[in-house]
Parts: sequence; C-alpha cells; structure tokens
Amino acid sequence: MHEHHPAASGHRPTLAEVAQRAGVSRSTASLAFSGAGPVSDATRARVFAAAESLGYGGPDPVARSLRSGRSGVIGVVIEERVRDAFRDPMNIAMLDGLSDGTSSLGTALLLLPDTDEPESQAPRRPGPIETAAMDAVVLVGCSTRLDRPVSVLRRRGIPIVAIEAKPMEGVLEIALDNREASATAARHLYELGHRDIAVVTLPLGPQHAAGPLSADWQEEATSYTAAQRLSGVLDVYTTLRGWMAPASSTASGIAAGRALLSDAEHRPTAIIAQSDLLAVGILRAAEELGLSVPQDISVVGFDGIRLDGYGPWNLTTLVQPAVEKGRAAGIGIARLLAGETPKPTLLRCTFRRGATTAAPRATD
Amino acid sequence: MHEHHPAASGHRPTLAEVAQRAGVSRSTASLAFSGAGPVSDATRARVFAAAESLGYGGPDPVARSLRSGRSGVIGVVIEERVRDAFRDPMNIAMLDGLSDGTSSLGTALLLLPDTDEPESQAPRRPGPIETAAMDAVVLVGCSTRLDRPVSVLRRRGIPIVAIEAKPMEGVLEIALDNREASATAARHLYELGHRDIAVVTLPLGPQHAAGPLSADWQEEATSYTAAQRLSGVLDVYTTLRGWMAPASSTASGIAAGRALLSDAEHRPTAIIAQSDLLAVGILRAAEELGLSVPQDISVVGFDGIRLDGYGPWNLTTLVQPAVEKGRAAGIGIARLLAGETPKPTLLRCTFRRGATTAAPRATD
DNA sequence: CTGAAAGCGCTTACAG
DNA sequence: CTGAAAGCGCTTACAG
Repeated sequence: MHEHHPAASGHRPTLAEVAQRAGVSRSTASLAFSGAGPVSDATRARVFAAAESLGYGGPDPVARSLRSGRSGVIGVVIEERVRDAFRDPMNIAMLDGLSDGTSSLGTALLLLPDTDEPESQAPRRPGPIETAAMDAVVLVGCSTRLDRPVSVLRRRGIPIVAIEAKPMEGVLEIALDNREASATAARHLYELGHRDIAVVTLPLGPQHAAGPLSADWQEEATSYTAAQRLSGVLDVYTTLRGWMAPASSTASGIAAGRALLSDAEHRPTAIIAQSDLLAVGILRAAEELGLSVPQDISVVGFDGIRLDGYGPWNLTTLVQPAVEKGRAAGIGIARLLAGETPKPTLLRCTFRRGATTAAPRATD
Repeated sequence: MHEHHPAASGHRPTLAEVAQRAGVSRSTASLAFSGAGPVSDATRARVFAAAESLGYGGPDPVARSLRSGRSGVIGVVIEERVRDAFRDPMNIAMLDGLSDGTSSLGTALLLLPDTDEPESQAPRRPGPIETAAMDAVVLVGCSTRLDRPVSVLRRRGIPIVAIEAKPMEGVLEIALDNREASATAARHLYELGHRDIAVVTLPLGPQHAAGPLSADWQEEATSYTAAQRLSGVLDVYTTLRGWMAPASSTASGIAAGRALLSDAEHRPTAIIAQSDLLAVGILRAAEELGLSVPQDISVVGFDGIRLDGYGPWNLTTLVQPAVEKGRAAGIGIARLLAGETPKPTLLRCTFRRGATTAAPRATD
C-alpha cells in the first residue's frame, strides 16, 4: 500500500474529480468504470490510478441509477415480522432460489415487511413498499394481504411477480399446483379407506388465530395457497373437519393435533396438514396421546422439507419445488426487465409416500 | 374510483407535471409530498388531486436520494447462500431485531450475499457490496470473510456496524461476551467433575469442512465468534478435543456426535457445542448410540433457541440476546446516520442449566 | 478511441 | 405560505 488516501471523513471525491486528475473527460472516466464503451488501456489505467490516489469508491450508485433508470434492487414482500416469514423453510428456500436467479442480474434483494394493520384506518405512514427504489418486486401468495402492495406497486409502475398468488392483471404469475397436489394426497387417503379426515390449514386470512375452520372460510380466505390446498382436499372429501393453524410451525401443529385427536370418540382416522412443520407437530401430539402412526392415525404433510432435524419420521407428503419457485421468479424478472412479456409459470409438486399413512383400523 | 388513470404503460408522470397541473411550483409540490415544509391545506389538496388525476406514483426515490443523500437502504452482509445464512435461527432473530430497530428510520434491509471465493484470484465482477446504494451496512462476525467487505465499504464511505466481529478501526462494534459465556459453561462442567471434554465448534475459517480441530486453528480462524467461544473453553480446560462442524445444523451435530462418541474407549464425558442446533444433533447421535444423557454424556449448547420443534430435551445452554443484537445494531445505525459517534455495545449471554448436564459416572 | 452537452427527477436553501 | 434557482453525480447519445 504505497498510495495514500485523503481524509476518510469529509469530502468524497466524484467522478468529475477523478477525470480531471486523470486528464480525461467525465464521459471517458465513466466509460472506464462501467466498461460499457471502448477505452484504451492506457487511458483506463490513468483513470484507475487517479481514482486510487483520490480514494474514489466508484461511481455513486444513486446518480448512476437516476441516469440509467435502474436501481439494481429487487423487492421481496414478506410478512410483517422477519422472524415469522423465515420460520417457514419454504420461504427460505424460495428466497435462496430467487437470490440465485437474480444475482446474475447484479441485483440484490430488499426485504419489505408488509406492515399492514387491517384494523387501523389511520393513513399509515408510507413504508419502503411506497418509497423504496426498486426495479421489480416479488410477492408471495401465502401472505394474507396482497391487495394493497399490488395497488401501490402498480401505480408506481414497478413490475410485479407473484408466487402462488391469485392471478392478477399485470402481475406475472409463478404458480404451484396446490389444488391438484392436495387432491392427490386426499385421494391417497381415500383409496386407503379413510372416510373421516381432518385438514389443518395454514392461516387463511389476516387474523391468524387458531381454531376450527368456520363455515364461511371461503369468503374470509385471503391466502390463495391455503385456500387452494383446502379446495383440493374438498374436491375429494366433501365433508371434513377443518382446523386453522395460526402459523406454519411445529408448535401450532401440536396444538392442532391435541385439538383434533384428544377426543377418542370423535377422532378422524387421518389428518392432512398443509405444511410439514404442522405435520411434525401433529405427529408429536399423537405420540403424546399414545397414538400409533399410522395404525391409529395417518398423517400427510406438504412441502417436503428435510425432517432429520425434527425427528425420526418418514412423512408422507407433497414435495414442492420451493427453490424452483424463487428461481422461476428470478427468470421472470430478468425477462420483464429486458422488456419481454414472459408467460406465467406453473410448477408441480410430487407426491411422496412415506410411512405415516396406512389403511385405518377396521371399525368395530 | 371516479378518477381515471392514464395509460399505465408509457410515460410516468413527474413531480413537475403534477405541479404544473396543480398550478403550483415544483418546490411546493415537493413540500406537499414530503411534509417537510409548511403548505396550506388547500394547496396540498390541489397537489394531491393533480397527482391522482395523473396517476402519479409519488416522488421518484432515486431522484430524491440523489438530492437528499439518503437511500433508505441498510445493507446486511450474509453468507454466500441465503439458505445457509437463514438455517441459523440466531441470524433470523438478529435480522428480526435489526428490521425492528431500523424500521422507524423508514429504511429497509438489503440482503448482500458475500460471494467471496477464497480460491479465485480472478478480479471478481463487482457485486452489490461494491455498487448498491446504501446508507449503512451491518456485518455479522460469525461470517468467516469480513476483511474484503470492510475494505470496500470503508472506501465507499459507508458506515459499518459489525455484530460479534473483531474490533476494527472505524467499525461500530456490537459485541457479545462469547468468551466469558463459554468459560462459564466450561466451568460448570469442570465443577461437576468433568475432566475429559470435547468442543464442537462452528466453522472457524472459510473452508467449512468437518473434521478434528487442527493444532493451528488459531491462525486459520477468521470467525471471531467461533474463535472466542473456543478460547473461553480453553480458559478453563487447557486440553480438550475439538471437532469443527461445517455449519450450525442438526445434521452437522449428528456427524460430530458420531465422530466423538462412537469409540467407547476414548469417549469424552461431556461435549460443549457452539450452537444449540449442533447440540441437538449430538443428543440425537448419543441416543442413536444408546447413550444416556446426562448419565453417560453431558451436553451443553449455545444460543437458547426454542427447542420444542426439535425434541423433548431440556438443554443446558447459554441464552444469547439475538434479537437484541439486531436491535442494538439498528440503534447504532440511527446514531451514526444522525452524525453522532456511538459507543460500542456489549451484550451478555445468560447461563441456563437444563437437564443435559450432570456429574460424570465414577470412573472404574 | 475521446470530449462537450444535455438531462435523469427531485429537494434544498434562499428570497419574498 | 409560495416560487425561482441551483445542483445532487452520473450516463447517454452524439459528434468528432
């Protein structure tokens, strides 16, 4: 290190100063940094040397964005609390795929916690969804409040990609066959002979309270994913018991399992959980109640997470392509930004039979 | 909705057009949106009406940033893969606290995967750490490669806050008493009578490969957190066996547990894991090998995560204030941006005795 | 391969 | 409470 850097505090050098020091024009200096135009090696070297001697940190991204029209930022709308959003391994896997699918664009992901409070009528102070600089935004359909972000982003003219959300005008859809996949699981149970089943759903609406499914769940449902998965089961079983979990977690699964399995008189012979985490909780509740799986109760999950962190179970479940969802969203964004009009993507789940489902005990 | 919005595609209206339509100057229109200056109610209403009729989406954040010097973005440097970074519940909790601590600033978090490849000598193409617009950046010290981001960000003049990282010039430190806390755990075991213990560490360096701790771990260690925790144990036990896990996960814990516990001849009487996830894996390996905890082997974790998702254990561990780390970083950033020079923060862990530690069996 | 000019859309002092 | 002026730092056509 034989170059010296002027006071780190105080004045930050600009490209103009670098250009002046190098004895070239601003345009040439700009080209040297961006690599977008033809610059002779000698000139480039002079520019870099000048930058080095001034301690120049590279072109100001904000000024660059203003001129170029690109911010290099992709927004991701998540639930209000980061910790809630990332409790679900599927969200993490999706984010991983998204990060992967967009990194070649040179963009980074901006976390946008959706702090919508359904109760509050007060005009909320604008948050990042309203004001952040972004080239595109990804919405996730298991969220329960998508309408407001969509309308804000539309008006801002920001391209929107939505994963597992209901089809919306002007929103690029990355769909999962939630309904068909759930129907497959239901059919599996039906064919095994189950006639009395229960479904434990993900949060269907914004309230996120545990309890039996209400009769009018359909009107209240704002989570497309949860509603579609439930519909898939109802395509096979017209009557069933429903329990809504407040979150996708083992704790919620345990609570659901206790509620559905405690009463030996009215115990379903099988439970379909809308996530593997819920299924793990149900399995644990069954264990706790002295029930054998799959002899006393069959359990089906959804997601296909690695369960080795949670226990010895070999869960029957639907394996969803979570990383692929994110990657597909990334590809969609790349096309959108390139000015193309990409078509919606439909991804499929795979049924995986494990050891947690079997024929019900013969009724006595 | 009786207003009509001009073609969503094509021209986006600007503040100047809104001002013209409202019959006011650009400055006044700007003030109406930002609320930063005194504007009469009537004028404000006229501006908003004009904006509404033009379908104006609000002031362009990039232009605003260029003028105001603030981007509203806080960067968070995470490990290369999003999924690796968020496998660790402590990172999620920290992020939650950070999101919480910074949201009042009206800022959002930008995920910066650190794609440093130690092997590659090629000049890497610049990523978001080099080019993204940010007001400040948070580094996390359990990462194993901090030097390059720090030097890049310093040169860019972006304020840096580092959580659990080695003290660095010009970097605001949010520290955890990792060494002292680990010494407390070690002392606990020593006082119970353990004389032959093993430590399972988090990744100490950038290579992330499982295996016995090498003698020269100290030179290789770039993860301050892992190194400090190990030093804390060494303050109490001058000799011990060490095993480095490639990640903080139950799977890595199982592998470590098998490696350390399989050989009955050379089995330690206690294991200190540098994370609860690792501890859970070790407990599972012990179970698998038919060992009783704490009779045959004592296990101590670190972090204090909720274990109810993982099993029935009541783990002896050190509870770290993970959410607080993030929140403290957020507060530090707020001060930094306000032009203050905040002092480093030191946060403390709490020892929690569970049921996984006891005196070793009397030797025969 | 290099330079002069224009302008991205906004906010900030400043003057009234 | 409102307006005219300046300028944030850069990139992009365009001309040479």
